[in-house]
Amino acid sequence: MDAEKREKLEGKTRYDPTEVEARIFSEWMDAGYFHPDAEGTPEENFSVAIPPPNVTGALHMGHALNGSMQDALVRMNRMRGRNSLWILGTDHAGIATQSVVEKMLRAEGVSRHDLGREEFVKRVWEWREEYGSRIVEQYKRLGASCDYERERFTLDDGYVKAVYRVFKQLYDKGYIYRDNYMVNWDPGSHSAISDLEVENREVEDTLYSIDYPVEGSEQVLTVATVRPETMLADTAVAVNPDDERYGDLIGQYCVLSLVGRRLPIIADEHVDPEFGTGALKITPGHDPNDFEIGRKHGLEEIVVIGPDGRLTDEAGERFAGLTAAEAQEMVVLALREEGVLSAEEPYTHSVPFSHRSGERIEPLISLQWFCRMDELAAPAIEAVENDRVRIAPGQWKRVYLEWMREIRPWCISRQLWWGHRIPVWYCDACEETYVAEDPAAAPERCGACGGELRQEEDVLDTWFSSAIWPFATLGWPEDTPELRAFYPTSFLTTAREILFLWVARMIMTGLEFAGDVPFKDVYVHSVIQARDGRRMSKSLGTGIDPLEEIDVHGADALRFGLLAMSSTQDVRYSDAKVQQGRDLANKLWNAGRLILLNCKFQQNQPLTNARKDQVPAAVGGGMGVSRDDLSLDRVEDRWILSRLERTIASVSEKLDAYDFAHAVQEAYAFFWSELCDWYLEIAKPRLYEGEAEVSANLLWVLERTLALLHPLMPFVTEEVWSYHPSSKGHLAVHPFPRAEESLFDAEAEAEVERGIELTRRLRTWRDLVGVGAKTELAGVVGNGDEPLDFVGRLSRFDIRPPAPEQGSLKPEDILIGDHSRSPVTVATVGPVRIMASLDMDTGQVRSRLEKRREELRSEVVRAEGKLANEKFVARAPAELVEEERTKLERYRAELEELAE
RNA sequence: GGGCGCGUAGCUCAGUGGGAGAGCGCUCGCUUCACACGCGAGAGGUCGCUGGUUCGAAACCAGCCGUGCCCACCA
Repeated sequence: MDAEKREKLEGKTRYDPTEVEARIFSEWMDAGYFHPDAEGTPEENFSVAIPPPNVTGALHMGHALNGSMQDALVRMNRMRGRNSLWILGTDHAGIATQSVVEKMLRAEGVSRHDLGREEFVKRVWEWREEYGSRIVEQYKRLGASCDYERERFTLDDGYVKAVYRVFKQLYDKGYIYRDNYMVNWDPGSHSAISDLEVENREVEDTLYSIDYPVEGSEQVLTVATVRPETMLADTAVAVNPDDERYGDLIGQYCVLSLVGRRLPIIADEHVDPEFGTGALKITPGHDPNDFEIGRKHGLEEIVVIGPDGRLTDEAGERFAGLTAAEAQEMVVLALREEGVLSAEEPYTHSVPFSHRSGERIEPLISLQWFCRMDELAAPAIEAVENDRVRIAPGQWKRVYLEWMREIRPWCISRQLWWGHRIPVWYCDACEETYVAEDPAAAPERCGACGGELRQEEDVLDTWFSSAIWPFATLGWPEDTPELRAFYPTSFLTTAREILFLWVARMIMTGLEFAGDVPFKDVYVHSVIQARDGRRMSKSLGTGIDPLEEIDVHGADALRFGLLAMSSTQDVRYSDAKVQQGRDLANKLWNAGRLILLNCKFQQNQPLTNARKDQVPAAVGGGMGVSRDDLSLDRVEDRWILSRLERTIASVSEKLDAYDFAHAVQEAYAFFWSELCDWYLEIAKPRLYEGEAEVSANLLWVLERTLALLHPLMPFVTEEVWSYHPSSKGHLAVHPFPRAEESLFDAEAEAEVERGIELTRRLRTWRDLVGVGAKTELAGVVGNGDEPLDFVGRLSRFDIRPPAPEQGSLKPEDILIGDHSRSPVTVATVGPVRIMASLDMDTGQVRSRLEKRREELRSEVVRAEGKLANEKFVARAPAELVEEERTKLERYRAELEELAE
């Protein structure tokens, strides 16, 4: 290590992520590690498509968690030498982006209609140029190793081409069609939205009961409704066919007050006789159920509420022009006057709201484009049933399948300007319709009559383009090298709320257009809730900004924290876990300093080069510590090497199984407790003496630990690695460790663990009798019972066998140190007899001994009870019974020793 | 209405048939030559409740209570 580096390492006792992260990230970028060549096959390669964030978006905790998981896997596989691609891009996010720009324009006092479509779309593009890459920059702060050189956007030329192709093919197959149908109309965004963009909220409304007089009789039919204003569009009243109360009325008519329309009384099993009066007013124009019933019975579809949310002329001049809410008031007033309002009661029920604008959905019949899903769904169901696409955790597989089996047509048109304008042209003269399959080949004049063509005004649902993300980003429909090398992708992590909206549709389009499933594994990650358990949401003010967390604690800390939190599907944000990550980064830095500033390996001994063949060409053949350089003479060395290799095996296994939470916790426990708390403390004297063997071992352990942790905490591990003598290139492309099973050593593990346990007990004893660590106490062991030599040092006990010259004496007779005027054993801890010392508080000693005796007595009682149970002895496994007997003997023996 | 989770230490969470764990917080002691974002020690839990299965249950089964989410066309 050169002097400058040494000085840096010596001087900084605290790891400072802000100083390190930007520098390291640009080193990775400059080296081009994240931009793989399009070579090899999808089976050999590793690829992931990022769930494309909205261009309007800012990085939130969901992105940060999702990104931490994807990056961990991409980095691990890249280090394993696989050609790894993390596909990056952004989504044009139709409604969201259009709203943002419209809001901006409104501040200038301009509406989009003032500008006109073309100019407005131009303004959106300008907005996107200026602000659209913000979230991509934020992914860099997280350390995400995406291919930033291949960044895609759903409105890129190539992408638009893919969208046209898909539309055309689905149209030609007859899956895409245009129809007058009931849609979820969002008065906020003035557009239809799909079922999946609707959320139901509990709302308290008033349930009105209205009497409809039956024609030619004194009888009335009472119906209940929360939306009396829609009665203006009623075209029937329905009762259950089996409802005896109304059997004779079926086929008759009642009269709609206010309008005077005759309404047929029809029978439909949808009507629940138990609810209200058992009679249901049917409004096919403004209620999805009524719409279905209306179509079934061939009822007239009257529309009284327009796309602007106001009553239309159809509603009659009393109501035309009013908003729905105003109309409701007027209608109620009028009904009350007529005396037909027989009841009003508060009523809580769930009501659809737009996920986009937050406004209450107005179900409307309108002319929209739809995509029939049954045919597309069938193979996508099969692919998941037979695990060609695996969905984890398992419960989501069933959720997916159930939804897919019930799938309904998808309304794909949106009344917006920002997005993929539907590639359909109409000829008004001869009513021909044209569909373009390529933006470059848009028709100009009608082929039949030569007339002017008019392009469809609507754009496609944003999710229509997201649905083809994994292959459209790789250049489909062209047969590109990227497509050949990276499709299908390897896996996908996603939030559960877009399982249907996005994941299911990708599987369907992948099978239909790209000839294969889009990914082999889907992992549905946790939802991170706010600290208090509420949802993280901007409107509630419960969001926590990942970038602020990165500013304060560093990206590695946030990544560690999020992964550690993610053990279950719903999890509260835990500052403590992020701090744990920050502390871990600091500890890595400092353990690195201890090892790297003190090891003498290089000076003393030439390195072998056995590892050279594992090092990818990009790194250059590195000289490093190899397996052959390790020293296995000492049991503590065999112990830490064994523990390291087992940790490597277990952590990699967990990462491969997407069990990030347990992977990070296990890596943490190994590094902090076993390596730092024990091994480094045990090894320090040898390290300070400059012993070559321990230096080689430590360099090996450090290298492999850093590499193992790199996918989880890329920055700090890369930084520490840069000081490692074996470091010839970046850790980002260093071989990921594979467990070296020849180093597993169960015996060494057991022996050292016994030593650790004994050390702990001695320390506890010392603490409890009030002797500080500065005072060395004396312990005597019988010949052959000597514990491992670190036990005495780390517990500050002078442990020795009875001196030979005092062979005839009992241990009690040995004089120890200056502190002992009273050479007697005061306690036995394992094999160690602790000698009395004046530093000991005799009262404490006595109470400590009594406490121990108490523990032992209760253990003896427990074990005796168990062994007295004949059924236990007879039916429990023999080794368990034997173990219980051994314990009992041990407890009894110790109790004997401690007897007063 | 249907489905899926969750309920373990003060807090956030591990633990899925054989003596209750981690991190944080708390108490005590340490400026021990990597780290006070540190080191050592400790206190703290009838594992939601009630039954059942078992020699043995935090774990498996049933019911209940509490809590969160998803899906669903009862006005």
